[in-house]
Amino acid sequence: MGRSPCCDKLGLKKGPWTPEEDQKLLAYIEEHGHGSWRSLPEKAGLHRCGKSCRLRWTNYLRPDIKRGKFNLQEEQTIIQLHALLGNRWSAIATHLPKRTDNEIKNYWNTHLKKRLVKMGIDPVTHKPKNETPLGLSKNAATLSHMAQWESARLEAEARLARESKLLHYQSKPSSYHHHGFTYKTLLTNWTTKTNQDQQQLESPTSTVSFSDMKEPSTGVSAKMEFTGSSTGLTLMKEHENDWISSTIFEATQMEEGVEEGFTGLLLGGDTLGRSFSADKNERDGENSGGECNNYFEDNKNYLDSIFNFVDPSPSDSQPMF
DNA sequence: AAAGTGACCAACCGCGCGTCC
DNA sequence: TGGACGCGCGGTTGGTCACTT
Repeated sequence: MGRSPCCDKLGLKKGPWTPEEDQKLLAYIEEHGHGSWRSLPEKAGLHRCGKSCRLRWTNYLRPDIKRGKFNLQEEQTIIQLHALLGNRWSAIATHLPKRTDNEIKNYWNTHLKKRLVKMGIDPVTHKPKNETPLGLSKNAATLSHMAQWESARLEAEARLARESKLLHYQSKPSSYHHHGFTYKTLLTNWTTKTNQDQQQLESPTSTVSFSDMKEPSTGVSAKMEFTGSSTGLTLMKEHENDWISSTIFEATQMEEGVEEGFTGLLLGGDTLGRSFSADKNERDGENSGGECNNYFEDNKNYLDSIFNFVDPSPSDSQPMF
């Protein structure tokens, strides 16, 4: 399948945009909308390819773009989401209103990545570059990384939960679909605690319980519980009155300081205290599913990634156990 | 003052995916 | 069914500016 040339066409301008070109593009889009990007340049009187116009609009001219320095909150969000999502800039950008993926990517590459490197952390894996810090065994180092990853994930999770208006209870039942399974929530219990909240050290903990999980080909129903903390991640499934536990990872040998919020560490110990919890009575009520229904809808990709982590072979649609 | 260097960031490039015909 | 097309994404490039030598 041949790809049609875009900017290679003769006579099409490349490089920096002039104020006149910006004005033409702005005026056209304000009046007609962008419509088809390919046909836009000719209609707008621009000697540019559609792709160049789209880029200029989405990254620079769009009226809902916030420019200028990133604040601490934005930095923290980027770091947390990068730990969670990797280089998925567009996904990260959806959680930073008015910032473009390009801007976030640039900011990461020029500022945040360097900060990680300075701290001796691999900016790609968020893993300490030295495989065996402080003389820990390789296994312990790996577990330490996992704990850091999970800690960052939990922080992001708490934030996402808040942003997803998790507290806005709704009466409709919640369900989540993944690899042919349907998960319905029975109970949710999201709590994230930081050292700042409490004098004594306490691992962040996050638990979600699912019920009415049904495997479509066999019709087998089961309950499932997914528990995460900074020291481990466990998946439990109830099948024919037996609870099957599956430890995704477990960290028993913790490097000192690992339980500190990962992003707090990165931001020089300025971890923002955050906690989220829902009242248990309300959680256990009939409408308990609704509170995380929004969460599921808003964070489907995130949940997909978790379940892919649990069950990394989507193609064969086999039961998890 | 000129050359060298590094930081920053707008813009480009190539690829993958979804849709249309 | 598969080629053409349109679009979005992530990686990379290159121009500009500030600072240093």
